[in-house]
Amino acid sequence: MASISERRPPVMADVAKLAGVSHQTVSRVLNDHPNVRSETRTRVLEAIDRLGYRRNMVARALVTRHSRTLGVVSFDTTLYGPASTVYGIEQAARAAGYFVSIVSLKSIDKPGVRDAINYLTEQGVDGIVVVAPQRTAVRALDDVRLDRPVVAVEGGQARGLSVVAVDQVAGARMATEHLLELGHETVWHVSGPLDWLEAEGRVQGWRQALLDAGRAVPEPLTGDWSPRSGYEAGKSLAGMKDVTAVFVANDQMALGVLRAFTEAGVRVPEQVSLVGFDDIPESEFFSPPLTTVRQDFDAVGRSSIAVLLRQIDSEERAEHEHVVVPPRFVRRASAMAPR
Amino acid sequence: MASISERRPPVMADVAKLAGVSHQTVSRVLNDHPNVRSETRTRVLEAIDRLGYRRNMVARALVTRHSRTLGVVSFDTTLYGPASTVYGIEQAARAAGYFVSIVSLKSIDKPGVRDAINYLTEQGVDGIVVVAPQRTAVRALDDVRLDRPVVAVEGGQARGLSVVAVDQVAGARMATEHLLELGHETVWHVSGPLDWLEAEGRVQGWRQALLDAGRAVPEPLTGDWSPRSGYEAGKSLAGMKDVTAVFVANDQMALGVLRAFTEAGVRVPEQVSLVGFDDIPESEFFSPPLTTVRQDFDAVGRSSIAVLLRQIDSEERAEHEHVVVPPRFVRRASAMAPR
DNA sequence: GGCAAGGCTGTGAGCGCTAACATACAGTCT
DNA sequence: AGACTGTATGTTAGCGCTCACAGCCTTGCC
Repeated sequence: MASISERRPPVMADVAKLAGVSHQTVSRVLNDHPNVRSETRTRVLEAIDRLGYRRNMVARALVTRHSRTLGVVSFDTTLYGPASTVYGIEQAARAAGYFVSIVSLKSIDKPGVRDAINYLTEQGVDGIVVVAPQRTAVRALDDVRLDRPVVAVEGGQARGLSVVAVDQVAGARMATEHLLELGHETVWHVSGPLDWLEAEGRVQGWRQALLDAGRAVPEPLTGDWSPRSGYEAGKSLAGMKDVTAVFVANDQMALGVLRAFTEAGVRVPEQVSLVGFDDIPESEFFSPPLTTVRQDFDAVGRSSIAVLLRQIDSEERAEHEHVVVPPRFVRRASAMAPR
Repeated sequence: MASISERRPPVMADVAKLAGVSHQTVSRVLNDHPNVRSETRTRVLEAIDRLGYRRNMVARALVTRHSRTLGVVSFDTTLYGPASTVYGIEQAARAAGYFVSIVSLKSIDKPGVRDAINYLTEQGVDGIVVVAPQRTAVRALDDVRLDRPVVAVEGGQARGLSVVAVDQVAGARMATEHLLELGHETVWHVSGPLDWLEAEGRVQGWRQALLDAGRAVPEPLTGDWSPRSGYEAGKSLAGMKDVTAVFVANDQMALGVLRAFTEAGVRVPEQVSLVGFDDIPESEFFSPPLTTVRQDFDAVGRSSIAVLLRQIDSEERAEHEHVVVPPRFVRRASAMAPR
């Protein structure tokens, strides 16, 4: 009666005994090995079902040396961008039969990134995606020993690593050029925190578009992505008389700017045109609906997993890949020709 | 020279040899066992450092039978609520020395939930948090064999499971009563999808507040949490003459309602007062800033991990706990007394 | 009839770690 | 001095699985 009080979950040997085969045959059934008689197979399957057997993936991982789990290191997954990216990564990974272990850092500093990667490595993940939007995060990767494939998302050129990123420069260009084409003399800019590569890319695209058109380049204002920081920037902007067009580095800040303008009695788009970045679900319902630049986070997630898996599957360190995901301009009602 | 071409990562035995001790002593050092001479300890530590040794947690998990990893099953982590909850869970878990493996479902159906839990179980997680905001998700838990501790977040009463949830009813009450106190005759409601427990709770709180005050209970409109669905509801509402106050079940829909009102020339709050739910970062910068009910997702995350760990640590199935997190009313400018 | 070829199944070893026990040596007590 | 404590170490046996190989049976072919 010992076996009854034993509440230990069944193992392969238990299934084998019940089915009257060896544990190895059970293993073969589980792994879809071809050389198993179909009668044997059903017998084993029945035994598995009867016992409620579940394979111990930990033991399996120990011998196969891979866990079919991918690690993700990210930063503040409360923000729309990171959250969407991580979601895209997770979906793509699962579609490929992988699971995802996530470490979401509060702030991106070297020790944080190092610890996260070390932890994931210890856990035996087969590869790691680092969502590294900040310069610091990229540099942190230099100091970490990377035993296994790593791809950086939004990471910029990092020490010969594979990188998947949205073309921020092109997106900012689109936004700025749209405003210029509408007839604005120049375009002001509210940027994100400058240690973010995305912020930098957008500043760069904005500046280039202005320079290419031979326009004056106003001093950009700097925010921190939050609506509040956009609001502060908007208050400054509202006080200036020659501002007719503003490109804001993300939609949340654009909302803040919008609010500040509304409070100051500046009408958008009649007096000032506004273009954002990201296309968050809310943007379409701002007043006025926000013209913006959409980032395809799904595509970013899919690409990063594709690159990572390619790297995992090729024994020898594969070529480092560089995937650029194009942004898409979304025209709505917050930008129009100046009066 | 074989050892040079051997690119196999070092194992405990390698460290042991280099330090001139047994692998067991290395293990003791790694596990902070007290009975190790400090001289020996430093020798081992040095060897670890020199070899770049990293403990294989998979092997460790195989023998200790726990992985220090927690599973999280969630639904569309792109939404602010789930994203924030998962973030809170992840932070709390890591603070407790646990890591988090996430499965983010596209849609919550029984097979999805079952597979997710089975997968996580196979992976050897020590416990699972299910963010189960939908009725379906809760019922799915009934059909799944649960070998290990599970806590449901936002889950309602589920088959003697531990549950952590924000008090939706109380929150909706606050919102409705505020509107009533301002002098509105009654309050209309735009609800979330009714198979969501949160939506149901908010309907219930709203209705109770109305009933308690002896007011008419208008037929609620139903949305799907998205700004667009709020916009549609808002268009209907804008066409009705006796609407002076609306409680919208989340802030995103409230934005849609706001947009519809603006388009229809209905002024908020002068003609119609609006109260939302969630307090997303954007709400403060809507025009007008949105009066809403704040959910403390951090607290939800912390509580669920606390409950889960308590369950894991107590050998015998512990009492099922029921934690209720109170919401907080946030008064801003979208609600005022009727003219 | 003999023998190779192939399908199906079983046996043994070992992945890298920890738990339990065994051992060695110090110091303490009677 | 001998027995006894306690500390510091080593030895052995698995955890549950897969891999490599060995074995047996069938089948086909000369």
